[in-house]
Parts: sequence; structure tokens; C-alpha cells
Amino acid sequence: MARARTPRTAWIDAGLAVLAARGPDAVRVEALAQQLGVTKGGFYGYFDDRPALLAEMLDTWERRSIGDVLDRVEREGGDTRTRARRAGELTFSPELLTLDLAVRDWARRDAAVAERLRRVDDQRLGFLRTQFADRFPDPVELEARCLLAFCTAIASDLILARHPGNTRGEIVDRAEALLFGGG
Amino acid sequence: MARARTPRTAWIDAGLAVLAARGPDAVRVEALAQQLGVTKGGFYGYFDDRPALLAEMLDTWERRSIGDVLDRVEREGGDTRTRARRAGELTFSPELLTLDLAVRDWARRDAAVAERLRRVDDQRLGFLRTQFADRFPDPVELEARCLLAFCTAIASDLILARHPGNTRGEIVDRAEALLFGGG
DNA sequence: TCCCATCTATACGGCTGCGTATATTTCGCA
DNA sequence: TGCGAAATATACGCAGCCGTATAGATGGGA
Repeated sequence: MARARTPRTAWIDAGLAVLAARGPDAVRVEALAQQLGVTKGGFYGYFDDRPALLAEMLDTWERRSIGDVLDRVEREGGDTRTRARRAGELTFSPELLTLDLAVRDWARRDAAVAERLRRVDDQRLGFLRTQFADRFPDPVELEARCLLAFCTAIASDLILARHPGNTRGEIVDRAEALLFGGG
Repeated sequence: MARARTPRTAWIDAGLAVLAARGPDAVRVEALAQQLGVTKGGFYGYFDDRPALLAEMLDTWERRSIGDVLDRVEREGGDTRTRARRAGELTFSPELLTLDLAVRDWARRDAAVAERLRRVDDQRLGFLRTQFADRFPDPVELEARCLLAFCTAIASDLILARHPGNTRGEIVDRAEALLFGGG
């Protein structure tokens, strides 16, 4: 048995990197091969075709986005706000956020991707809702605050406007205080 | 002089439609031609190449996103909140929002697009800021509220999570009330 | 050591798209 | 009506990418 120089996961990870940086249309078998220092010879031993790779990339993304993050948050513990913030930090770390945005744009044009994203978003919002449920008894208000936070986490990097006299980070901090401050 | 069946603007509009629906990578000269019921023969009389079309598409988008919207809002008048809301409605009407999201994703990978988007976002946030400046004397709080509103306008359609017992519209309305309510 | 399954390289056919070159059509105008 | 310029059609070469077929390399186990 010849040891694989380029295992399955190498193709998936390379694909996810390209997806994050250039979008799904840029995930091309031959380009990935070149990037891995290999030809596409081995690829079709692991995957039926390009769509199969894309599907497995999404599987991996889904797993990392939900299970891995929540596992880590629970393991680390802390109070409500700390855990919510930690989940946000992990979910929207620079690398994961870039990937998240790419998937989100992809989902606009592909129903299967949208379905996966819906599952992931439901869980994320559900987590957020649970964390703050005790502080906002009105369920609609709770939901509105969680949605505002979620939207900001996602769109803040998408909005390029500047804030004269402040950094984006300062404004976001204040926004968070408006939503959940005093707790 | 033979009258053009397919003038410059037809290529640009068709390109913008494809950009909104499928992203910049899907804007292909031959596909647009087919969609217009024409071959690409005439295209290279109007545009140097594909990048030239993309640039003009962005010019058009920029003009429509800012000038056209603000002109209309000013013409229609109304009080502060009405005007802000009207600007939001025009800017984020279903067609324009789809296009906006496509441009926003594109800007993540293309510095020239990002520069244009920054100009547009600066003006949009500036407008919002002006509309609510009198109601929130603390400039950082004002900025935070405007950013939250802007993020929600953009990301609400990008987040696919559901809200058990409520529609997204109801939650967004409540969010708006939290941000600017009581005015 | 040799076998053989596994992984990888190479070569191929087909398709799509770009940009150019060159015909052909279409109309305004004289 | 017929000329001529503008718009469009057609044909070409080139390049990238997909998926397949086949040959070659690699390394564990008998």
C-alpha cells in the first residue's frame, strides 16, 4: 500500500481555502492540484467529481462551524455573556468569518447550500437566544436583540464605511453595549 | 447609419442582472449575447474587453445606488424618520439589495470594487447619520445605532435562521423600534 | 526480494469562454 | 435607388478546465 502524499483532507482543506478567498466558482480541480504540488491524478480516486468535493467541503464546514465551536465553548465554561462572546469569537474568527461569508453568498444561488446554512444559522441563533433568555423576558425583544447582534457580527466586515473619529471596533463595542450592556 | 438593436446600456443592464443573480464570475460576454438574442459581434464595438464591461457596470451601480436614490428621497420629502426609511426602502429594494450583496461579496476579493463600495457606504452611512443626529447627541451612540441599522438592512436577508412563532419581518420591525423607536 | 494494491503522472477528447479578423446585413442619407 | 458607415454574424486560434484512460512510481507485506 502506497502512503498517500495528498490525502482526502488535503483536497478539502485546500478547497475550503480557495472557497473563502475566491468563491465557489474558483474551486477548480486542476488549480487545487497545482496548489498542492500534484496533478489531478489522485483526485478522482477520492471524489467522483467536482460537485462531490464541494459537498464534502460543505460537510466539513458545517461540522467545524457548529459542533467544534460549541464543544469548545462548553469545555471552556464561563458565564452567559462570556460564553456567548466566546462562541462569537470562535465562529467569527477571521478565517472562519471569511469562509462563512463565502458560504453565505453561495447560499444565495444554491438551494442545497442554503439548506445547510439554514441549519447552521438556526443552531447559532438558538445558542445566542439561550444565552440571553433570562435577561429579556419578552421573547420578541430577545429575538430582536439576538438578530441585531448576529447581523452585526456578519455584516460589520462587509460594510466598508468609515466612522470619522472612531474605529470600527469602537463602534461595534458600543453597539454591543447597547444590545446587551449592563449585564 | 444602422440603428443599434443592442445598445451599450443593454449589455450593462444584462450584466448587472447576471451579477446580481450569479456573481461576477458568471458575467460572460457570450452568455450575455445569447441572453440578448445576439452574438458577441457587437460587444467589442462598445467595450474593449470583459473587464471594461465590468467597470462600466460598477459605474452604473454606483450612480444608481447613490445619486438616484438620494435625489428621489429629497424630492419626495417627509420628516427625518420617513426619509431615512424611504432611503432604506429604495436602497434595499429586492432588486437593488441583491445587486448590493453581489457587489459586497465581490469587494471582498477585488480592491478596486472595495474602493467603490467604500465610497457608496460612506455616503449611505453619512445620510443615516445626518437623519438621526438630532436625536442622539452622543456621537458614538449615534454611530453605533446607525451601524446596527445598516448591518441589519444588509445581513437580514443573508441570515437564514428562523424565529419560532414570528416572521423575520416582525423581528426586524422590533429591532428597528429598539434602535430608533419612540421618535 | 518480489508482488500488488494504492497513489500519482501523463495524455487525450470535449466543452466553454476570450478576443480578433473578416464577412454580411441593416439602415440613414444623398 | 444606391452608397457607406455602423451594427451584427461567422469563423478562427488560444487557453483553461472537466472527466477518462492508461501508464508509471511507491512502499507494505508475503
